[in-house]
Amino acid sequence: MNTGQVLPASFYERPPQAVARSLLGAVLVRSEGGRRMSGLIVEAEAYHGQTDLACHARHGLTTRTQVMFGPPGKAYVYFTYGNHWMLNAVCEPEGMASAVLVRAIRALEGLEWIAENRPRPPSCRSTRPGQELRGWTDGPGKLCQALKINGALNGADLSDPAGGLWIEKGESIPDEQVIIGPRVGIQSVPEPWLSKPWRYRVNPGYLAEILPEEG
DNA sequence: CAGACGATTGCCT
DNA sequence: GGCAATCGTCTGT
Repeated sequence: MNTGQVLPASFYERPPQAVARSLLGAVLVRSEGGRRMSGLIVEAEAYHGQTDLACHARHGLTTRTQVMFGPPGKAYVYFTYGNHWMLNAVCEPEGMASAVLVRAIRALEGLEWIAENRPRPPSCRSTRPGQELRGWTDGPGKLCQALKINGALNGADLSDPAGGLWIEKGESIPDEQVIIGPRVGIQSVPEPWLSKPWRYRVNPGYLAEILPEEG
């Protein structure tokens, strides 16, 4: 199995904001039965500990959040809205609960396998450069469906390919191509947490430049 | 144990 | 842009 440079657990042993920024351009990889599929991480959000009222850890250690309180570099996968799985990377040393939600990827390898898991929507038929894959894996629930990520992978070691889910070093995204803003989908959370600029994404125009077009 | 709500998505007007 | 789907998690009784 050809693997690039797998990001070590120490990569995640930092504040989630730094990890979220650094994960832009990295490659999320999934393997199963000898097959491999992957995508470039283009959007991520930081959730920072028990004081962050948008973070699941705000209620302390519970059955659901125990992985978040564990060592860094593990996958925190949870189920929500009755339909969707969400993938997070646990950050900071053991005992501190923080994580980075992977919100969107740009499919790279194993496009056929990904399509088996999640058919490409009509919006993918766009002929505009950089828009060919729009709507396919551009959401936290969508990318989990696309890469077959579910509760069975909760707690998986993202620094060990043996677990079937890991992250490799990828493109380096310059600061001027990173769009920073408030997190989404947390509208009932009070200030100042509601407005914390902890959402990071790659400028779509820049993405179209660095990745070969796909038709 | 009942009730509220959610780190979303897809379909409808 | 609005809104229903759908069920696990958490809170309060």
